Amino acid sequence: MTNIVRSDDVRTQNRAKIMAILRMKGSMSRTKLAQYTGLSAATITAITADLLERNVLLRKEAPKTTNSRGRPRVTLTFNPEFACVGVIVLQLNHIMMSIADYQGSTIFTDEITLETTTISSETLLEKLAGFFLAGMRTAGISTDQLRHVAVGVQGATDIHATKLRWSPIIQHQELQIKQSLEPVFRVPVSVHNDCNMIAQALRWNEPELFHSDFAAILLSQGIGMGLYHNGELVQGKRSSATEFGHMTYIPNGALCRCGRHGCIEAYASEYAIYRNAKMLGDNSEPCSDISQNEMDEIIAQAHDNVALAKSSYDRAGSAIGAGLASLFALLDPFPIAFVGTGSKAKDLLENSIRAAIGEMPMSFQPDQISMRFYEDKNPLISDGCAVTALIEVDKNINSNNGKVLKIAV
Amino acid sequence: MTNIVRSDDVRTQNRAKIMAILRMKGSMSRTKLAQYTGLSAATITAITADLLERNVLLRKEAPKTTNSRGRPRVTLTFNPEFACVGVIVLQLNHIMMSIADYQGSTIFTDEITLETTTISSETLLEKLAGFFLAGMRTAGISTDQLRHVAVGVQGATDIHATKLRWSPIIQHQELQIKQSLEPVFRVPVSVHNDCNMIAQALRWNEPELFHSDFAAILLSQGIGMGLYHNGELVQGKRSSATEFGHMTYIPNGALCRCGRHGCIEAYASEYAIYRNAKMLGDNSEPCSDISQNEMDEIIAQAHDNVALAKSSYDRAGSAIGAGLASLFALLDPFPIAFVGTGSKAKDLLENSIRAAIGEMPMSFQPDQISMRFYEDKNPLISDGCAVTALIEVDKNINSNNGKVLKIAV
DNA sequence: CTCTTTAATTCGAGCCTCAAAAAAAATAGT
DNA sequence: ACTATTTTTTTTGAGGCTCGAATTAAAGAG
Repeated sequence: MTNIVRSDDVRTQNRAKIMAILRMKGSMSRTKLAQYTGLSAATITAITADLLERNVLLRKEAPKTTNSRGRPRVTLTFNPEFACVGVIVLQLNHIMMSIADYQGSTIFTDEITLETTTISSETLLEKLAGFFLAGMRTAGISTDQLRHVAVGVQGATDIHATKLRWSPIIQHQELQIKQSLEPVFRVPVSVHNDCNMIAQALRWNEPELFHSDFAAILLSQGIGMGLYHNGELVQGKRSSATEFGHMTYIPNGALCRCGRHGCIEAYASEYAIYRNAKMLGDNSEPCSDISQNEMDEIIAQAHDNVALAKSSYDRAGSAIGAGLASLFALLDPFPIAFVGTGSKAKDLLENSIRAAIGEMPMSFQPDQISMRFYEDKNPLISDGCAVTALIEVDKNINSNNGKVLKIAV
Repeated sequence: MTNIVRSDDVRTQNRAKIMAILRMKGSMSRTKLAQYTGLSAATITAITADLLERNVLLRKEAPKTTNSRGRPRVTLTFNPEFACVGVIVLQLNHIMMSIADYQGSTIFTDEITLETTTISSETLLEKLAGFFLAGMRTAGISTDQLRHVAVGVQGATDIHATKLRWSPIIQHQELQIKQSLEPVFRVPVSVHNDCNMIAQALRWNEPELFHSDFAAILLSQGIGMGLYHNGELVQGKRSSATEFGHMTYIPNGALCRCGRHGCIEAYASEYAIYRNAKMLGDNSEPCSDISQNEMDEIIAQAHDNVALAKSSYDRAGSAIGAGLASLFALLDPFPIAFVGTGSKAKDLLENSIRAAIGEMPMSFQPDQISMRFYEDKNPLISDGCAVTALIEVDKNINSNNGKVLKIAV
């Protein structure tokens, strides 16, 4: 149940609404804001006047293009200099960082390689912090400007976005990212699953297609999913990630990286496709380091109609399709984005995915389901983190009446 | 995004909160209401005074048990005579109806058998209406008293609770229940999936266990599910039902009633258990009319360690468990209620269900998952419908400022 | 230079909640 | 019997918010 109680809660709600619309659309005049929010012009004036005075918003110089009569509308935007946010993306042996201004433009970006699997938790966190702060220095951004850092990771995070509960990229479990980094950065830090960040980015970039109900499926070493239902991210009660890859495909089937048998991942991930194409057997130990070249070769073979390579992708598609069919039985069909190197095999996968989904009850056409493929996951993860961080800052501005939230050391 | 805009929306919200708490707890004093809602005593007085004047609430004569000092608290309840609601439950060859007062007490109930599969849509709806109105007459309740009728049905309803989209109990598709019955009853009519109503009832009866995240699984001719996640009913975008029974268990496996192969239902429903125990083959046509005696006999055989009967239930349990494992991969584990005649075989099913769930990734104990069994589904469906109808009336009172909503003829 | 049009602001009315004070209704003590 | 105490509920005035109507601002059209 919503918790609107007092009249200043009303103001908070309405301000949040205005800020959310401005985030989505980038910029808008007061009159348009009134239309979009359903609020009266008087209220819009009151709220935006406040935000302008606090330097959160900025009057954008009129584009002067429209030669219509009447007083020209003043467009409002977020003040890019009001704040900036940080992004850290932690992947297997690879770290990316970036900094975005309050309008969402990326102003700096950098990356390094780092042996994540062998390093200790402490060293990893130290390196992470050091790398990010070095980036801040290089970009010439004072830490006072920084308002939030969002960390995107491969693996399961907790529901409170504080830590990495389990991940294939690190040895130990429970990496307390928020706890360790907040004292260093002195701003709030949040930790998110990479697939959820991809979904967030898609929601932002292509709202016409991916908005209220859709899924992003990451096809790489493992199979991940970011799922929106009714406009909200679907999460577990404790863990953040919807572990689509670990839904059961074949009971007691192929060996999965998680130790169980028959997960979708054990048929559709890179290691699954690889071991099938190389005839290593369904119960052979999952390889963790298959080079892109090797995968590209299998794809090439499949295109050349080499039966084994082709059937490996067919199997992968069937596994994904069966999982989707199960999901669609629960939630009705929705559009899907396939992301990551796995979607290089787009043409090899799509038909078998559709065929597997096609075996659905009731009347519904599998080819109506929209599927898009995005080979490059990294920009999406970064964008998703940036948006997430910005939204956190927006929330903060709204609830704390603009006071800058800093973490005490 | 929530849509609180004006200050009278605040009143509406807070009034709804008070009414919801009163619905849950039955009765409560103003002071306690202030504690529960977080509102000030002054506000509680203002809102309840209004509801008392409108006869929605009633001052309950003090129980006088507490011999503490101070002004005695006045307990408030819903006025049972303020309104009443109707319930119609439509099942295979069987219709139930009941009437409840505004406090939720059942004041009349009746049932008849009716050949639902052979009858035409028009006749079915006519009979339904006639049967309900006859009940109203017998109970001596004027139609002016009636404020809502909730219809519970086996099958998929649409998201707007207006019609039965598809059901095994009727021949034709798209039974326009709301449209047909509203002009007759002259009050709002809503249509709900039976499993969702079971979940609603459980949520109401045992909130400690079944509240924010849980599922009710109906084990009978088919396998249905009512699922709550984050305190909200999980529904598709178009259809209402989470078709757990039609998630895939074995790709290309046993023939399901829906025409596909390998659904959970094709292993766990009565017809699936029956055909396996009778060695009819996994692809034999699903029987729609297996008597309870026949099922009881198979259960008895399983208890006597007859291998075929026992393995039929093992298989059913494994299918259900595998489905749950997939669900738990998406949403984290939650408590489950198994409802319907299928749960007579509780002891035969529970172990294999737990074993199948047990094959889960990451660390988590399958025996921590709470499972309850309820043989009798009908009281739950009825209760769920009644609660749903009452909540609808509450909403109406709240939003229309107490004006009685009647359907124009 | 005035008229028209569109955008934005100002102002008073009307709600709503809240804290504090007051009233109400009981028991406890003398 | 009467006063003090305790607890619940109501009353009252202050302050916040949104809204519609009226007003002001800032352009183009003629």
